[in-house]
Amino acid sequence: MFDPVCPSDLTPIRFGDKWYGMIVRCLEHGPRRFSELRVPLRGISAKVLTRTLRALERDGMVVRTEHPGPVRQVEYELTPLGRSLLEPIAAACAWAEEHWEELLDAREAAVGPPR
Amino acid sequence: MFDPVCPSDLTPIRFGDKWYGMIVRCLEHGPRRFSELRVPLRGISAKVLTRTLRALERDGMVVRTEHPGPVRQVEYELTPLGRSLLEPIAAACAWAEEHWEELLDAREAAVGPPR
DNA sequence: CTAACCGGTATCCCGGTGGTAACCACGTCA
DNA sequence: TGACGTGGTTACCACCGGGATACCGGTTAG
Repeated sequence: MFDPVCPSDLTPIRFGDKWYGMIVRCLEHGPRRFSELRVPLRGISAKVLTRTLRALERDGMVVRTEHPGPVRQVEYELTPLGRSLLEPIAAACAWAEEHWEELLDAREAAVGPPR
Repeated sequence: MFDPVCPSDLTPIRFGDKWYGMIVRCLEHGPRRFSELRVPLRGISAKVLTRTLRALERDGMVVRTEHPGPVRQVEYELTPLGRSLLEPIAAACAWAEEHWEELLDAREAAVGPPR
């Protein structure tokens, strides 16, 4: 259990870095361009976005398509594998929607009172 | 979307640090003692385990009970809130069991070939 | 000509995460 | 009188994730 060489080590519950899962969500409804991704992902830097997209590509989650033409246009799209990630992500989002207030309450209660 | 002050920022898909979710899983089947947790969590250091348990406590996921008696005994147990985390964690684990080989294949294919 | 947009890359720097090791109080056992 | 187990704490350190900033080649708009 939780052996370093065990798949379960991949799961509870971090997929990739801070933005990995968010980018997958942003691609849920079809391909997006580089600069289109920067809008919903407020505050992400170009460097980190590039790095994370490369990681998603390497992991087979996303395909990168450079459309030929006078003006540069690059699109990122989910693969079936990437699309399959939407399911656990949705579960995590559902949890957060339902419970994050409890969590914040607990945190708030934890800082104030004595101990 | 993905506003820093938005709950969705909490979710896709990182809960806490590297061990946060794993510890929750370890507590799934009832309370566990400090040293009992170190067994399944191969390689976790006492420092990190302590720190993560404190975080879980602060977040209302876990309660810490120090049982009085001659020999020191401390137990950690999931709260209902902590127990609710099992659901998205299970979804993530199910995903990993089903797809991690695809992911590893993609990674392997990504390192070798030209680019 | 100049400015702006696209899709990045390069560099610096800071803080957090996580590992190692030493140490600790307390109690038990040989 | 030690050695050992339990449940930690502390100091030190390396790595890396991520933010800020500057820059880049190519293209297009004013």
